Amino acid sequence: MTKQPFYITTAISYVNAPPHLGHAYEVIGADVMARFKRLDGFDVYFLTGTDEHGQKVQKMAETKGKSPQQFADEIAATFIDQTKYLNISNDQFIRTTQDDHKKASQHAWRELQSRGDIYLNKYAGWYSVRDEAYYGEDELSTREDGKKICTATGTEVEWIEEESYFFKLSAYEQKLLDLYENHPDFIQPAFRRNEVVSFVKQGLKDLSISRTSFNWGIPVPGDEKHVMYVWIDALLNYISALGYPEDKNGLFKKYWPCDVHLIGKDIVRFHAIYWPAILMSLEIPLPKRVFGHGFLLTGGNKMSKSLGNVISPQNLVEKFGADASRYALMREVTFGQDGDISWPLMTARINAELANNIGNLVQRTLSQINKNCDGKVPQPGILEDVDHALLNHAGQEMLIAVRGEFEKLQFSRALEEIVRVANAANAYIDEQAPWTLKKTDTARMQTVLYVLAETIRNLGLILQPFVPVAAHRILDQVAVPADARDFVHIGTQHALQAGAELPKPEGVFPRIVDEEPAAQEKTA
RNA sequence: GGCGGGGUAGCUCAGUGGUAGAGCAGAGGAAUCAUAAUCCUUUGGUCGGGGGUUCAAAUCCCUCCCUCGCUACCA
Repeated sequence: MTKQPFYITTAISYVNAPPHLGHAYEVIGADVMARFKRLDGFDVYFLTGTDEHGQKVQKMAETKGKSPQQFADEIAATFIDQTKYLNISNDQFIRTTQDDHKKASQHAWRELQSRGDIYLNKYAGWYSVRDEAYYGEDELSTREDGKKICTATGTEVEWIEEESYFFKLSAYEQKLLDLYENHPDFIQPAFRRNEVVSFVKQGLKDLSISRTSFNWGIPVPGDEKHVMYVWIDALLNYISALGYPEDKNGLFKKYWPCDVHLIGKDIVRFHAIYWPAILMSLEIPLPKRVFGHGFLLTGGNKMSKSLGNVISPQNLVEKFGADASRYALMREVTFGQDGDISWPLMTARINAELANNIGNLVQRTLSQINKNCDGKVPQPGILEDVDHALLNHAGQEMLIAVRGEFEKLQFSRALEEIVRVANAANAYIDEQAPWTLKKTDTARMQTVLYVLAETIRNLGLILQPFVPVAAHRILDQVAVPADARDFVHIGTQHALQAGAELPKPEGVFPRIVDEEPAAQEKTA
């Protein structure tokens, strides 16, 4: 039986600055999803990468006295590095300065042109030289001296007309509305969909898709004083990475259309309007889903350098390690909504759930097996109702519940289901009190410890997407072979064999102990 | 301004007509296998304000207040 393909992407990160926690959050979310799907029997392709063209990068490079490519190389390296220390399982890391991507983009451009969807015209508007940006009338005000200024930045604006190629976005208005109508799940969460629909209903203007005021970009084929607007170039990464247009390796045929574009809420419009319109023009099937996640906040504020409340991905991993960092971010925030993050909140969550609940469950169970069962998987007797109840909960019940949450990308809910099982197991161990049975009924003690070991095996399996390293250590400790670790092995059909040798147990989720409480208050 | 979300226990949130819920935090107790971890019990809310419909409203209607998002060419 061939596996069903599953293609997931993150947004490609803009290389004007190294990764911040928002980048980490997004790529972790995508990684958790990718790992889950792989373990659940899908043939997964997971893409992330960097977006390297555009005026901002050119400008940043100039201020650093570097060539744009050199600058992009340096920043891209920090994003690639991030995939390592966060333990991200991406299948490819695309960079938009790659040759094949440039060629693919130019090919797409010609295709759009051949369908009559690109035309040359002038882009005109109020431009601030200082801000290097156009502003709409509503963003402007008039100064005492009569000059027009941008209200937000206070800089003077002048009327500028610039030659530009346009994409006939307006032609796709109705098709897009039909898309949202016929595929209500195309944009998620649902409230984002409503925003997009109302935006499109206001009417779409054609999109200016080339620039002449700078040159760090992909040259427009046949008119090289223009470079492609960076978003056109950027969006095309999702297909160029798969080998569009030649598709030499067959990736495009196999994995397109994309199952999930995971992106930030700030770029929903590009992915839910421009991107499908471009694909419609190219006559390429549309992605199945665009999911816009929320932002991480601290104390209700955006993280910013000026507020001094920035938590960097490196800081996070240094303090908690990759596993616990991934857990904290996925658990603490409802995916799709903004969420509050802080050192104390994350520490509390990690200690309460990973260390105290799950970690301690594993430790207390395995150390009893180690001491009282000769270090082997104990031999169960006849199972009682309570035993079946726990095993069912930790088996199919949990898998079905967790899978349901993953379908909705509700990672924090999925973890809630998992923690619930560990909770039930802790209640079970207290109620059954194997340490008492040791003196009164060793056969029953063995049964109880067996049921717990089985529960731990299931927990280890289901935790793999979130905390890959620790989950593997848990599975090692209950001697689960490497080829018995995907989700078909969850449940009683693949239960542990009594008598199997177990290694000496070691803690997998250490408690976070703050040596400097003062450091907490700083960000609390 | 327009459109759309929210406002429920200290915190994060669930709950769309029928006696207010969960997790965490707080309090008390039990246990001692375990990472001083665990388990049980429990305090706590006039469900943003006001008005209305109804036998009955967090839940429906009106109104007001507060808050957040979207309202195109930086990405």
